[in-house]
Amino acid sequence: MSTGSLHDRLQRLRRLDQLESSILGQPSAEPSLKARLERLVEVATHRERRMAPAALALEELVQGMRVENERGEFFLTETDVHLEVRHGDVPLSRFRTLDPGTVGILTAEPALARFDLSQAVFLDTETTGLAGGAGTAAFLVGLGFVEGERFRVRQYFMRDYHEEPALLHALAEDLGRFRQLVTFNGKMFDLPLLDARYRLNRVRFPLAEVPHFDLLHPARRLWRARLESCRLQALEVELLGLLRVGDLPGEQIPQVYFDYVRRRDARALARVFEHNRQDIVSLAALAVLACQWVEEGRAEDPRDVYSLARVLERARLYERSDAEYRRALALDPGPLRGAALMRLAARARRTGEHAIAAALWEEAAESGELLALRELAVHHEHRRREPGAALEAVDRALRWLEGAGSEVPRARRFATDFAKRRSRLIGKLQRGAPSTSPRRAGTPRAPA
DNA sequence: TCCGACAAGGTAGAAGTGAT
DNA sequence: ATCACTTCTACCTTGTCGGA
Repeated sequence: MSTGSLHDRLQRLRRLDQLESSILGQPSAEPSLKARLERLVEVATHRERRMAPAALALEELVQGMRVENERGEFFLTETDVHLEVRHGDVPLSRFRTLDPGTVGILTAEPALARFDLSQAVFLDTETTGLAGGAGTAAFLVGLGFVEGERFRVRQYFMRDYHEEPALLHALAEDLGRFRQLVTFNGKMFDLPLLDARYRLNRVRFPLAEVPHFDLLHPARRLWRARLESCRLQALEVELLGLLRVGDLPGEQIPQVYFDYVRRRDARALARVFEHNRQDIVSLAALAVLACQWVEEGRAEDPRDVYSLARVLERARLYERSDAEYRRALALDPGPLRGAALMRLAARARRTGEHAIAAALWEEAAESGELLALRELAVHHEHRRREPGAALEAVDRALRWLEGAGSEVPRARRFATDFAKRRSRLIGKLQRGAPSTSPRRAGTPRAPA
């Protein structure tokens, strides 16, 4: 045995003495090393068990009840808030005074032309994953709806996989009361998933024919220009001014459920119920807010005003969209200035207001819109019959392209287009001035 | 008469984004 | 991994007009 290993052994014995002092109160007199170690492990394990809180049952943490039906049983919980309580700055009582046509404007879907949020059901599911397909189940389904003067959130929960048939059965009965549905990305996520679960349980999917307002896409149209993200919780922070404390990140939810099924400890699961409840209330508040933006023109940031104008234009509300584009311009929309001018000019051209369109293209060209110079060239050559003015616009574009170089997207294509236009115009000018009067507005083809 | 250019619409592909 | 929907871009279609 070397001096080194003796030294090591002494060190370990000293360390054992220290451990015994801290765990047992004093070093042991027991001569057997093995016995001393076993005693230490026993005491430490016992202490750990005593200090760790016992698993808490679901019923202790979430107010709810066991529900039984012909398919088995599941867990149901309900909470509610008064409609006058503001979520962020939005009172849910506003549901009742919204115009039923507003959702139709937000979505530009004729099927949603009459949509009453106060009669709709708001739905959000928590699932065992993101993958979809037969392997992913919705273990928690939350519904939100107006009942009297309150907004009620009802949550259907399966405590284990065998409770799914009972959950789906009760859920179908409840959903049958509603003629309209609101979700956030439900078209892509919640509905296909629930549809698959009903299919696997050989039950007709209760939401197959229900008019469905998926807020994700209108939200992107309204707010994407200003906000970096249009995830539900980003909208919650930016638009409702709410910040969740102690919220469970979505990606942890499946694991929390798997742990609950295995260990019956509901401590983390209670946070999933709260997460789901907040998602539903926020969804309702954001749906109201989106409608308010359309009805009241609430947008203030010029980027939002521009986005609102686009939503209105998409819904063919041209007078209002023109007014919002002009309001955006007055507020200085920065990089969106050129785009707003181009949109206004395109409208003016379609309504035959060619002088107004030309003035807008001129402004847009000054804001760096290369396409505005192309439109100006067309306008002067074909509408005004002034090839000289057209050539001027083309030369401006070519000079600009030369200066900006490859920074301009599609620079080569533009350069080719302008060069072709230029040689044609020079030919025209060499052959002499045009013979006829300016062209009338063409007869537009009837829409298909 | 033929062809190029345009208006206004349609279609298709690519890339990005949300949901757990 | 999934995919409905978005914007952007390119290209196609139909009809009209004017110049060669």
